[in-house]
Amino acid sequence: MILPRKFYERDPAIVAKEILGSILVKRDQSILKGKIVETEAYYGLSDPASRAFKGKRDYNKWMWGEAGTLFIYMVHGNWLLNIITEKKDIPSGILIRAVEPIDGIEEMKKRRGVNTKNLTSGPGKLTKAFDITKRHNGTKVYTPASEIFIEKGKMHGEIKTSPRIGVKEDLPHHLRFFIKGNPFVSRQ
DNA sequence: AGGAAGATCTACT
DNA sequence: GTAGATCTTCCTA
Repeated sequence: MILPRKFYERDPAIVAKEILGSILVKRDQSILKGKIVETEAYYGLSDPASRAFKGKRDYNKWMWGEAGTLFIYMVHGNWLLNIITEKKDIPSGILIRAVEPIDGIEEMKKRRGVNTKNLTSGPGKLTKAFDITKRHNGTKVYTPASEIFIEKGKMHGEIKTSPRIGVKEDLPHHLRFFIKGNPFVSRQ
C-alpha cells in the first residue's frame, strides 16, 4: 500500500514522526528500497533553518507546492531529499535523513563504494546511493506511476526525538525523529 | 568574485 | 567522540 496524498497534508512534525518505518522505493536498473529510520521537520517563514524562510526563489518554489511532492536541494556538495507537507502554498516539509537498505543493495554499493553500514546512514549518503538529484524535484510520491514513491511499512521499536542536526538557528522544540537503536540512524 | 550552507570523509585524541 | 579539508549550488554584492 502506498501512503496517500492526505497523509502528507498535515503538520510536518506529525508527518516526520509517522513516516518512520515506511519504505522509500525507487525504480532504477533494479528496484531500490530502504526503510525510513530518521527524519526532520521544517516549517516555512517562521523557521530560520527552512529553505523557505527567505521567501520564494526559483530553486525552492517546490516548497509551496502540493503535499507529497519532492523538493531536493544541495548542501556542501550533497543532494538532500525532502517531501513537502501541508496544503499548497503553505511551505513546509520533512527531510529524510537516513534509511535502512532493503533491496538493490548491490546497485547502491556500486554507487557509494562502501560497506552496507555506511550506505545510506545520512541525508547526503542516501541520495547518492539512490541516485536522487534535483531532476526529481516535483515527483509525486503518492502514486506508483512515479519513479520514486513511498510504501506503508511496519514501525517497530521506540521513537526518539532530538534537536535538528547541523542547524544554526534551531526552533525551541525537538523536530528530529528517529528509531532508537537502529544502526542506520546517522547519530543516536 | 566571494562566502555560506539542513554534510561527508579522513585522521586523529 | 571532535577537527579540519573538501564537496557544489545558490545568495549577495
